[in-house]
Amino acid sequence: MDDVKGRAVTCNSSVQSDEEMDLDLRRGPWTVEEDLTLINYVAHHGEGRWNSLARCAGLNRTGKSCRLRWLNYLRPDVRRGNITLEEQLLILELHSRWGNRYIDIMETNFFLINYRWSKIAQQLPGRTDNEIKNYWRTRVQKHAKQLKCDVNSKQFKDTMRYLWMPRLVERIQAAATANGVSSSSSTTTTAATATISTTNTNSDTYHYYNDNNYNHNYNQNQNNFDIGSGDVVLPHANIGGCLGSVPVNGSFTSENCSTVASSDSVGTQVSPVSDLTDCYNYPVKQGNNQDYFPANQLCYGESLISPNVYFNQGLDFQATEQNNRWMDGGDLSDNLWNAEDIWFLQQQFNNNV
DNA sequence: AACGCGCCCAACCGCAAGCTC
DNA sequence: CGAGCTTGCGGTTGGGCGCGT
Repeated sequence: MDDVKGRAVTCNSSVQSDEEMDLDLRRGPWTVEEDLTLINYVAHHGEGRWNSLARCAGLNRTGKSCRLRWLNYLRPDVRRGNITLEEQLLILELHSRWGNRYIDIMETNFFLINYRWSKIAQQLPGRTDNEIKNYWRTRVQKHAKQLKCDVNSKQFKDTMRYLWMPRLVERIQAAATANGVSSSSSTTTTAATATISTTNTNSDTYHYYNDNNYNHNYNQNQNNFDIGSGDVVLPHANIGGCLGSVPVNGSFTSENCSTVASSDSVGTQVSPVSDLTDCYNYPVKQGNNQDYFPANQLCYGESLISPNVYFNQGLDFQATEQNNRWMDGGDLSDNLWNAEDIWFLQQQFNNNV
């Protein structure tokens, strides 16, 4: 169908003009027949050249529509079903690494935010960028809305990183323990290492570990932490008054936090640069190669402690029912919080407003 | 049973980059 | 070098569905 240079060649079935084609083009949900047509055509002719493919296959669809249908739904390796806990954790981690691109325009406060859904999706076999994007917008942004804070705010990112993600790790570990671990699917946790083997069908193993050979990289010129991706800048973290006191490979615990979280102290201290980023150890960036990091080697230290550290320090939290729907409703994967968590976080956010 | 509401997700749209001639 | 086309990406939309009243 294509010429030597790869440019589309009009096939016999395409004698209509573009205008005529546009009038006939179907939109909306795909039918089974259309799916079969597309599958058969790709099986025989391969992917690519979607516009000519659509014409030659007799599909009254745009090339874009065919491409999207194939990539997001019909591809044999597309994984279906709910996002697993491991995948959620990976999404949160990769989003914090790649998700936002802040571009400072000189002498202005303008910046662009460019999400990297496709890049994130590449690290989750069988998942599409559309799925990742939908997950983020429906689940994660919902939680931000519940907390009455912006999903891009420092508070929410810190909450995600230091509460949500550790809680996911706990649940993954708990699930692995409950299921009975074997040599091929094991979960081990030591003071410095937490290795989690997933049970997904792709046999992908996501490792969360602390490795002294990996050094955090602090870009002093930019006064920001560069966590490896050439264009990602993390917001400065400050949780529970734990500022600049966390050892690179140490725990983020009540012992090394200067101030234990409390309703009137949390979030009120601000540091120009927080060493909390050290709670995660990242490899040294090598040039601007964004793909340098082994995607399955997510670096967590023992900083992945129980969120209870923040809440069980003798604080007398008031019980609240206002967010019970959040905790009780939704699927299991959303049920990571309790009423005290929500109350505490909302107090913290309110104090920062 | 009917209605309203919110959530989820497949599909669409616009834009930009890359490729080819 | 520029035009035309293709591809890929991220944001948005709208229909289906479940749940509560």
